[in-house]
Amino acid sequence: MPSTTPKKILAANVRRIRNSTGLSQEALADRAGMHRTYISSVERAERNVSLETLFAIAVALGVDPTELIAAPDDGEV
Amino acid sequence: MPSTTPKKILAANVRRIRNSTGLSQEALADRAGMHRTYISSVERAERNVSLETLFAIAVALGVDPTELIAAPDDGEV
DNA sequence: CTGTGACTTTTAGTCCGTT
DNA sequence: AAACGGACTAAAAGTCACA
Repeated sequence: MPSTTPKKILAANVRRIRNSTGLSQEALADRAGMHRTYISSVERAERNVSLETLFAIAVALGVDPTELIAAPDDGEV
Repeated sequence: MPSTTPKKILAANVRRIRNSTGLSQEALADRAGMHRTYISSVERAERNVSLETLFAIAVALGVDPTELIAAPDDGEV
């Protein structure tokens, strides 16, 4: 059982989804109306983002906000 | 049609779930390690809570964090 | 028990860089 | 393209008195 913190869950989800879309951190930041360094920081699990920011990132990634905080599905057959 | 903001979604979900558990704002605040007035403020959609706070409230309510930001299900059967 | 405005402290989020 | 640091500003956390 991993010491899975909210920040780590978000970080992993953002990075995974962003990579799957082929966007760079810069491009994502731009879409979400944020700074490049901030997205970088979020993906390193250093940031405790606000609700509005969470939704903004979700929109920029084209996913539902709930996907960003969904716990990693360990046993997905 | 709804000008459904993240704050409103959270507010509605917290209040609905809290009421369904029979907890008072005070009791919930206590469980979540927060102040009574803070929960009140969240339920009035005045607060743009952080990720950690979101998770803390979810734990206190005994639900998954994703439930707190799930959009209201309009056409539920 | 809950709403509300005012308030101080802490942190989210920006922007300048270098590696 | 991305990690990382410092300094800064905007906003969230957290509390209180009173309705």
